[in-house]
Amino acid sequence: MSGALNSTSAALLGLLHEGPLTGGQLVTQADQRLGPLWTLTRSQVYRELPTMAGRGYVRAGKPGPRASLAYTISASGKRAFAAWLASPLEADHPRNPLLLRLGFGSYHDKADLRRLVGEAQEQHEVSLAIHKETVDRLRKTKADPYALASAECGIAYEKALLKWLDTIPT
Amino acid sequence: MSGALNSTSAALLGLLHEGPLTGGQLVTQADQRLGPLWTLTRSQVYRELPTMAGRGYVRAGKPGPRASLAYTISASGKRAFAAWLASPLEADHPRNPLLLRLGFGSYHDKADLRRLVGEAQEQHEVSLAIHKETVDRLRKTKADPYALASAECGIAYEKALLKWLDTIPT
DNA sequence: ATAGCCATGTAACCAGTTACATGATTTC
DNA sequence: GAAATCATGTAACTGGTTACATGGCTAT
Repeated sequence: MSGALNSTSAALLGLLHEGPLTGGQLVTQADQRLGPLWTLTRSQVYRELPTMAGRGYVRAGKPGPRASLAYTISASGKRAFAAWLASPLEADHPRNPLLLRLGFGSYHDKADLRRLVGEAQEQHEVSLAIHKETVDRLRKTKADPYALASAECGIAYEKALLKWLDTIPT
Repeated sequence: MSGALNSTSAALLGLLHEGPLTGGQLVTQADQRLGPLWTLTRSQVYRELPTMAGRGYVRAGKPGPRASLAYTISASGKRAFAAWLASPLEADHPRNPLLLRLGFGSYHDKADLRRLVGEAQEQHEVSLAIHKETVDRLRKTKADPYALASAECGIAYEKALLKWLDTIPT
């Protein structure tokens, strides 16, 4: 049974390797550990958990405070996660709203276009700052080198984008 | 009536500014004009068209070859598109499969990790080549400077990513 | 004229988002 | 101990993907 894991399930199983967690805790962990690199909403988490339980990848414990269940990863869950790690990398499909708008650049009037570029600059400056903070924090904590590398990817991406933004003809 | 346009509809209305097109032609045009910057599937197109017709943004002509309809943009469609152009830029949410996997870097064994990075390098080399071709073609055609800028963004992105990939600890 | 192929359109499914209900917890 | 707040979980909806049916075109 069991086709390959989807990314959401894989992320959750990864997080559960360090111990049982409830849905809410998973949301929090995902936000912190995977953060701006891979978003994951509350609803996705709560939808995946029962599904994964059905497949035997996780096992729910006794209900806690507000009907919350702590899920524990099973041996087959660990195997599924390992298989996902070893499976080929999915393609990266950048889908950038700015580029869609820019594709219709000739329909913009100059003022709109400048505003558009300005908005993008602001957005990416903010993201850049966030990634820089993350890198600083991780450097100090001597944390996982891969988390650090991911944050550095964020920086590289934002810097490249900002540099490119300056070249757009207005 | 009419809440704001979603990105798909906006893209289609933009393309229809140059004349009536059928669903199939829209798919082709979107692929070429918006291409790797903003993907758009056949099914999305065919789902949006009747919806937009219902809102009066487009009008269907007489059925052609295989039940195909050519859609024409209406005045209110043009207004909706202009409003979209002037509306604030959506946030960019990069969602990179490589980063998700890398987030669990410590669970990979070294060999898997090298393979992963290698796959990513290949993928991004390919994308880079495609964007370079696009830029060359657009330069020669003296085409729309914004299409050119978009393709250049693709190059900047891919280059930044490749450079970063080289820094990942293996 | 017919067989195979490919473009077109459809439908069912899965992933992601938004908005809501409920019940602990905190604070005054 | 009552009111407000916030975390948790749920449900409905929108957007994106995959897989399929059908009918026109092409080549032999």
